[in-house]
Amino acid sequence: MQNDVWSPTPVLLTVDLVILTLREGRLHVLLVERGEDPFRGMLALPGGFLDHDGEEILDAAHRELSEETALASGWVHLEQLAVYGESGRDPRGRVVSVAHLAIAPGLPDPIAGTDAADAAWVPAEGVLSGELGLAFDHRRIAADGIERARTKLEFSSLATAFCGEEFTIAELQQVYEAVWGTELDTRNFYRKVQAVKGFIVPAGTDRRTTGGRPARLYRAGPRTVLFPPLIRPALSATEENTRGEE
Amino acid sequence: MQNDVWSPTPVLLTVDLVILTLREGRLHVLLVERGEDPFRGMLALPGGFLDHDGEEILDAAHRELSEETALASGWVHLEQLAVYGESGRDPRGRVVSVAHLAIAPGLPDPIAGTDAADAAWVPAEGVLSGELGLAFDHRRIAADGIERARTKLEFSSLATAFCGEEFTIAELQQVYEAVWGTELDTRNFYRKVQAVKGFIVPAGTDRRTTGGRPARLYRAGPRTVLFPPLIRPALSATEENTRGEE
DNA sequence: CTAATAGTGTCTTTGAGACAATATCAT
DNA sequence: ATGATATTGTCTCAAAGACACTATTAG
Repeated sequence: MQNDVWSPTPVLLTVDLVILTLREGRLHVLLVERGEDPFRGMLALPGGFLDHDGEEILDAAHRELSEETALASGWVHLEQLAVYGESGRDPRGRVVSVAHLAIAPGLPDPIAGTDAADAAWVPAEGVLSGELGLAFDHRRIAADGIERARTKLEFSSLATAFCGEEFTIAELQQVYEAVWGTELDTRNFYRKVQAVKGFIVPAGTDRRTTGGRPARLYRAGPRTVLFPPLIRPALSATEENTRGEE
Repeated sequence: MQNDVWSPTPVLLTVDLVILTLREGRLHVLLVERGEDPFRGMLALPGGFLDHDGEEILDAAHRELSEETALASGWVHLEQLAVYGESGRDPRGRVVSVAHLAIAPGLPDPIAGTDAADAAWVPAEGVLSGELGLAFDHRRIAADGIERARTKLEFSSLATAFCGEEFTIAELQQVYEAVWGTELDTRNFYRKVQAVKGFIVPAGTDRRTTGGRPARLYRAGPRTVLFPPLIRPALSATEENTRGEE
């Protein structure tokens, strides 16, 4: 392909972030209000072009993440999600976006990034339902990111990324319930979570009181792959074809 | 980010393909011998730059696929795998590759593509073990593609993409065994596969004889998501942390 | 004591894995 | 019948889901 007179078409690369966290027991996505054209004033995922020449994609994602959340990157889970490159997705021309998924524990209120007039945590359901208009194809990207998080909760220890360093089992359950949008039986959840070796390990015993018996604290264990997995209930039974991106 | 004098860095986009098929009961990957520099003469995944201006990424993947396999694209499963963009991965400069995973039923011997001096099916284990040197970071891409296929076999109906339109349960089992690299109990496999509603549906009854009782034929059913899933045995028990890309 | 939250136990059903037996073809 | 392959059963154990109970704190 790369022979003679013909030469390949360059494209512009952006990095977009689906940053998820839990606030008041509900799943939230970080959105920014665009301060520039196109889509000025509209809500969008945080992101931007690759910076200086030769910036690595993952570095750019980390940079955008800290610009927007002002958080120690080391504490945030960050992974590549997918590429969105359909021509027409960006009015400026051929702009290809490498979307990333970031998971963070209850974050402070966001700070306005360089690019964004304003930034805010928005409930995930509002994004999924489409009642909020998002710039570009960002609604689809957000939906893909949320779906990825839902699936990874089942088989990986991703849920602990939503928690602080130490957490109770009840808090962990809240993560599952919020991300999956279901209710889980507390008793069964206790049993299952503890049955997965290496998922969570005890960390100290008691903690700040909440009026009842103090909970035990745990922290993320060495295992990143859960076995047995924690299957989400919805699709087990009634649900027909859900899940699956492709 | 995209303000004032500063302007974003363009990159070159390529599409690379991990094309998998079954040959003689073993998993194979399609590799080409590069006819151009860099890495001239070395083995690599089929792929190339985006073609004419504004070619869609997915279209480019389809194009490369049919150039290399000469197969009706409609019959081949094709999905995006991941993006590989580390600077230094391509000596020509900043070249970002969107890797794709393709699954096809037993394919005819490959034809040489435009770009490739030669093309051949290579056993997957040879690629994974590293005994074959691959150009660029293609060994890692191939490994990621194979791992993706292994995982998707568990929860999706992807396995049927390795088979022809009609297939026997024994053939389907061969797919699982080859891709997972394990042996499965025929009796249990029968039971489990048939228990998944909508996975496979009966198609005709008998078939070409093989010396014993003729097998029933099936074709892919409407379900793309398997429930219950077909968990691969290895990681259930002894295996420690395997699986999981991130 | 009561209220409140944390954690354990039991029972039933479903699916996984090991393994035996039967069915249907060609010869 | 024999050899070969396909298909159906059976039995045991692990894990899911429903649900009742005990434990430990604050007041």
